[in-house]
Amino acid sequence: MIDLRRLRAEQAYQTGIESKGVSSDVINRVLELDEAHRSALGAVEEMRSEANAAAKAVGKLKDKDERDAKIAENSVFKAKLGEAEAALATQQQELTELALTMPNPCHESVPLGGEEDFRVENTVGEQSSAPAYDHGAVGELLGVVDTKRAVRMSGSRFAYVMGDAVRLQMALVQWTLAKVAEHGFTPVITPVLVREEMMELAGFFPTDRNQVYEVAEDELYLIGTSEIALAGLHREERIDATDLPVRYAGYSSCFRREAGTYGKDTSGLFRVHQFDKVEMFVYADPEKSWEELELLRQIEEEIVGGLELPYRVITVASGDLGAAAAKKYDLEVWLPSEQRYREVTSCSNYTDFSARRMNTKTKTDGGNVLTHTLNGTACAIGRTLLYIFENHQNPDGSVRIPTVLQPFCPGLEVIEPR
RNA sequence: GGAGAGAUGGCAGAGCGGACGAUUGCGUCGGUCUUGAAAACCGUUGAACCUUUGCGGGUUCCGGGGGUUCGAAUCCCCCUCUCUCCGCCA
Repeated sequence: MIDLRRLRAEQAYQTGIESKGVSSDVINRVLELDEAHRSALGAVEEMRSEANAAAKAVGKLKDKDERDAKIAENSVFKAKLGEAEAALATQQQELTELALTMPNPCHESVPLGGEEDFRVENTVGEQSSAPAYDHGAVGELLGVVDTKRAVRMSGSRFAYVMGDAVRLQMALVQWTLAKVAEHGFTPVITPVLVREEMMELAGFFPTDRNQVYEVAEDELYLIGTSEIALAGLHREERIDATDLPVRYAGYSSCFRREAGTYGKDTSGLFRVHQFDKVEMFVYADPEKSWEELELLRQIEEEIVGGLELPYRVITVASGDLGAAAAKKYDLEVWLPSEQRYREVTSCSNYTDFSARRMNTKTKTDGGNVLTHTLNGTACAIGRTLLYIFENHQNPDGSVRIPTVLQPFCPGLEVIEPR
């Protein structure tokens, strides 16, 4: 939800929304509705004030006739008030509905344009040539990823992860949690089933409803990311400014229907319905959220770089940002089999957009202000596994375990073909 | 799955048609006292929105929605949620 006061007062705020592809006509319509609503609100409040005073007066009248006369008079006025209130409610609803479609304005540093107009921030590591086995084939060769039998069990886009890959996964999780702990993140295991209300408040419903698994009988929904559960953690709360930033690292399984992706990334672990992820979530002082975004990016680079994966960082262009993000970095790892960079993690600053819906505020000396929220992937486990499978693959198909992970899986240095 | 209880300000907990934005306690903040602190005592303390240069003024909010009434925290209806007991269970 955007800030209507800022919309009417700050040109830059409007410009930031237009950069995301909203026409100025729509914005002007919002401003018109807002103007009309506020003036009607003033009128109604004045009438209420009169009605309140009149009702109080009745209580003070002792004389029965006087009392009855006053009551009759009040009921006439009350009918008029009722009409005015109904009109106001309609107007309010129209305004809110349109305002809800407005995206969070993008930050001035975001490049303008669509999907192809990202800005490359930096590139690290070598773009190696295609390996002997792509990530799907190598999983099979090593006997650590079984998608064929998973189909029989659960359908396409599911996988059995087995053997040394499980040890590798656990090592990845442990190392990632240790890494983010260095930066003050508290690990959290979140619920994976949440109420519909949380999906709405977190901004996933109604837009992404078809991407979410529903447990119909209990009206619960499987989360696609622990961001949902972490965003709701301090709902309706007031956090003291001196306690900020509050940093969480959520570890959970994530569930996505991947509707509309038929035929894309069908092999291996790249795009599956269920995967595990460590997700960073920060509640930040509004004054300092941009520093936090840089911290998230730094951590993500430390993690991907620490795993010795070649990557680049891009700033996503305005038109390709979701509704909530004011700015977003994507980390893309070189996928040798496809000879291109593909997304592994990302981080965004939602500024106050999500907090407004969640009603999460910060107590400051100057009163309560909306908290800023940010999120970023620390490690998408499945996807990271496959980048390791390709980038650390030897000519015979065996896969070297990144050095930093070896202390977390003692004795496992290479996964050999079976 | 069965039975019952409840939802009020930061927390606890009164109020059960007009003097209630709400008694009281704790907590908060300020003061007196003290070398300092504690204790004690005195005072202070909800939020959102509209309006105003400011002082201020107004509206709304007692889980949510609807209803009765001139007037609702209080009466009626619906919904949601929470807790307790029994049963089952990693």
